[in-house]
Amino acid sequence: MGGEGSTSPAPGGAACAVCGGAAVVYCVADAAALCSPCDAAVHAANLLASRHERVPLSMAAVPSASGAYDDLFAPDDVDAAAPAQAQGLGSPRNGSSSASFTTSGDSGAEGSSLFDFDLLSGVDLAACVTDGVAPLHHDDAAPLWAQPGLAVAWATAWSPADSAAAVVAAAAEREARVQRYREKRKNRRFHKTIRYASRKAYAEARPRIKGRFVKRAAGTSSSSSSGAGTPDDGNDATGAAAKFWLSFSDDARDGFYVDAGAYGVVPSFYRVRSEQLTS
DNA sequence: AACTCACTCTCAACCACAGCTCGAT
DNA sequence: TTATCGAGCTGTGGTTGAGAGTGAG
Repeated sequence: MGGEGSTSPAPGGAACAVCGGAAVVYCVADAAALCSPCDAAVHAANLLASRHERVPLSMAAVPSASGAYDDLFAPDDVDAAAPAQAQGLGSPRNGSSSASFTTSGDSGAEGSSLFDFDLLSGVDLAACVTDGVAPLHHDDAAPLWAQPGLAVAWATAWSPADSAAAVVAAAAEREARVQRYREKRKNRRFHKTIRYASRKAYAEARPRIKGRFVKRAAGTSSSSSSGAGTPDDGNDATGAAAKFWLSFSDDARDGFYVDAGAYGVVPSFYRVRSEQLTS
């Protein structure tokens, strides 16, 4: 969705995707800029279309110009199914009615989480273009940002100058957050890291039954009383408890059988290593 | 188209205990 | 300030079962 920026509203003069006139709003779901009449016409087609989230064009242009939009909707961030939408299932020109447009869906989920378009629901979009930055007033009521349910930060000490600065600062902060996120994702490591080799060695050498660790035998002849080999476990389980394969490498040739009764003794190479360290 | 069944795949939980951490003395 | 002690916590791997996903009928 606008990942290539082809449909991103250009600051100060985007063309309406329908009539080619001066666009005033940007429909996120349609990935298209629209003029006021076309916006009304397209989004009045049905209930679904009417719920499309739209943002004042100049407001959407701020993050777009900063590159934050490109980060939020970068091609590598969208699902495999998204490219069809990202390429624009069609502007209203393609003959399909607005009913064929889908909401942002999967590809827009991430964007929605980062940019809460719900805050703009019910905005008189036609009145949002007066200053090119943000809507000054909603009819004759208090400033939009001061209305209940909107962010407190917006509601306090609002002024056009402050608003513009706040938008720019927010865009920069967002871009920084996205950058940190992408860096962290790039450095993500999925392979397991062993912090304590000794614990690994002990875990590998520890007797198990059905994959679970079992208490080591108190004595060489009491392995069955420790729960490591109940009569119901069958011969294989008892055998596994009585004798288990001890291997310290992936190569089975390096392994050797150890009597479970003797388990608990530090492997010989460990003793040797320990003696080397202490001497 | 909707539903059921069989099969495959993924992943968290389980277990014992050596070794580490940290506060108390 | 340093050393010692003890309680509590952490991390380790193989197996299993639950749940999700998928394709055929």
